[in-house]
Amino acid sequence: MPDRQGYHHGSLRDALLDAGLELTRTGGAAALTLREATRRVGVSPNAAYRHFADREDLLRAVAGRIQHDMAARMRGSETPPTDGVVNRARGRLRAVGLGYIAFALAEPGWFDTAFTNVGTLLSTDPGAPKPLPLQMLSDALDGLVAAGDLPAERRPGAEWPCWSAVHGFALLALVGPLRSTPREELLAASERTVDAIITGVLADPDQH
Amino acid sequence: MPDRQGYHHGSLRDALLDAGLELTRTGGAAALTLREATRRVGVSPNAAYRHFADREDLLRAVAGRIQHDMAARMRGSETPPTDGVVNRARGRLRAVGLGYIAFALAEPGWFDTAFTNVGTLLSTDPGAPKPLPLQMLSDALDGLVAAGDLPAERRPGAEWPCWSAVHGFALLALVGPLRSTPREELLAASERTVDAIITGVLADPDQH
DNA sequence: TGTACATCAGTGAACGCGCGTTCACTGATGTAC
DNA sequence: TGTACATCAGTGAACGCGCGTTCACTGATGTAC
Repeated sequence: MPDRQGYHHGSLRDALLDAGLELTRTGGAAALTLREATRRVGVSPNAAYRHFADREDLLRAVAGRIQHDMAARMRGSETPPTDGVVNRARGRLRAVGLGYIAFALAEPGWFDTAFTNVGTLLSTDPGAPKPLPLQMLSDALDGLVAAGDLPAERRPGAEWPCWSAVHGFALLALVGPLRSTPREELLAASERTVDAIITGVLADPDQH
Repeated sequence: MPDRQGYHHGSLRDALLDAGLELTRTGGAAALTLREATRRVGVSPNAAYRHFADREDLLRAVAGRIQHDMAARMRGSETPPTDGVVNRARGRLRAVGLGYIAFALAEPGWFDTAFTNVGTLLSTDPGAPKPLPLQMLSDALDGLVAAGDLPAERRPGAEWPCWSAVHGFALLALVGPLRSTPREELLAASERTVDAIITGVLADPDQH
């Protein structure tokens, strides 16, 4: 903060990103304004235009950092390995789902920023890299195939039921009807949701 | 529109609701402004305050109408009855899920208005009536218990995995990574999601 | 049946809000010679 | 090692935006007698 030597800031881009993280942490994406971010850094509002094309551009950069941090947290909270390849693969998928929800509950503002309007932040071109947490989901599903627990022909598109369930749960819990449910109950409901979708995705659809 | 006889409008409240439905249909909740709604009706901006406490109040009323219409549509698109109580009950639950998603895809603006920030529209007191589509979900789950397909002790809280999955899917499809997926593919993914969550909710968690 | 009057449903003008963004600029930095 | 100059990273002032909401008001309506 005091390391502003002279006229030039030196690392304004990073400083604005940090301010953006602060702002979104409390108030979600809507709280990120160029004026407030530059105010915090101690710089005039239009200085931001040296480093970002416009507000949207800064928002995208902040969202990227959040997704990165989120993935790191999810990796950090993986469950201890269980016995057997299949159980390990399932446990990994479960940990990804629960980690996603846990992050949303712990950091609602960041979750909103990184995932609530993820569409507008996503590149339109199909070859673009996925958000990291989604990449972890894909990897976990690949692990199930490798473990022989999910037939390869049912692998494509398996992301969507999984992501739908955890993403939907996060929203119900944050801004939906579960928003004032006690934490303990919420955790039980999140486990049930994650377990149900995993069971359902693994189940053979042709038998009933 | 021409039935404005003299000074008093006669049915301004209804007219504002209709204008609100028009506006939100195209632009979602954000498109509902008091100024634009009154403009459409041909009345001064503050006339709205005779009938609604503030913008939020009008928004809530519009959301209620949307939920009502949505429930009607969902009822209208129920699948033809199948053989056997169990299959009928499952088919009903499936239809509720697919109906929810179908409405979201067909009317994104209305879906946004009625369900994206449903928390802020929901009454805080726990005895308040649920949104109609959620009520239909609850009824369908009760039907599974009645049919003997879901043990009564697993009935409480079964709404949340189900709603999470369909709500999450709707958002991924509207504003998420699936937003430019071809309709046909989207329908397949939605069926897989709904079937997976139903299978998972019905499955006995104690066996694996 | 007519009239006085309270109530109701609108009008018109104004307020403050804080934002994103653009313009023309100036002080600092670094590089070529 | 010094200097000229291009480039870069900021400044300061201003713009338009459209909104929600409030104020004091007036014209229309309906009811009591």
